[in-house]
Amino acid sequence: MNSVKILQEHNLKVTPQRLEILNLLHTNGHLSVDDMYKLLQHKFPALSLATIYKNIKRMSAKLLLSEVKIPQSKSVYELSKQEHSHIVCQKCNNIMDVDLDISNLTKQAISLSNYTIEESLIVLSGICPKCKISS
Amino acid sequence: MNSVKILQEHNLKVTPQRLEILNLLHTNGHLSVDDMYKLLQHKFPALSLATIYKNIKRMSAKLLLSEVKIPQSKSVYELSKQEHSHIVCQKCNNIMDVDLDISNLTKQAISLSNYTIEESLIVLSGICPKCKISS
DNA sequence: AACTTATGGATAATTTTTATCCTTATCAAT
DNA sequence: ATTGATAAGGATAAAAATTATCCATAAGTT
Repeated sequence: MNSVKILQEHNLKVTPQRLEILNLLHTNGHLSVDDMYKLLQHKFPALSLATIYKNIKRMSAKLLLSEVKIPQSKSVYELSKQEHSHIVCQKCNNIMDVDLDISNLTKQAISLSNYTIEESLIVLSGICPKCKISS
Repeated sequence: MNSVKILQEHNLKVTPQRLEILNLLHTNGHLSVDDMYKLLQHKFPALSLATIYKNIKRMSAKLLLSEVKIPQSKSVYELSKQEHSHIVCQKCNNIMDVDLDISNLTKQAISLSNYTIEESLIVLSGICPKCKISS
């Protein structure tokens, strides 16, 4: 993943902190504010929490990151990509991306509500395969 | 709606504040913490914000209320009922309940992820009929 | 009516998020 | 490479959101 290019394309200055946030998200998928703060402190011992917040805001505004609200839990952030859904494990809290065909769902919604539908937040919760075994 | 009975059935003491919270949710559908606070102050000028929080927590723990996390916005609370989905208007922020058949969606999710699926948070966003006209 | 317990209000304390200030890193233009 | 404009990072304060504590009292039971 070329984080430098991504930042430049969104008219954001390329800083070590930003690069590391992007890399962490790339390898970890979904991170909360606290997750990021803890993971970044290794590389940046003087890191300020405000830097995390500022960058999340800035990068979200540029549509580079997206917030995913998780039921009964803190929000996580991910690199923006094509619209997709999420599945959360209720035991280990692992979050997985999944491409669901929601065309039928939006069709239902439109006919029932007469709204136009532009976006969707779909977070399913359950038990992941690993946790199913170890229980 | 018999709010007294609902509280009793959940082993919660029947207080005027709780009754009013339930009644407000019954008539308004979805309310944020701030909404509740403002609306309740009419009837209870001395109302403490802590009372709102305590009751939301307590009633949620008893599964009487449910939190609905809304993208780019504050959470709202509703009276618990059968699982259902929500549609939010991006202009007027109106929130509407809608019963979508998600059996196909969960089927897809299960086969793609091997998770078991227990719950779903589905919030669609778009423009409501009224706002479509007035624009 | 008396007793037990949980609730509401007031308030402090925590936690989360945003704003401010200042130095310095980034980047475009020499 | 050097300079200069601008925005970013760190430190910190401030604001906002949420939770905890204390005490008087309302609610429900006997």
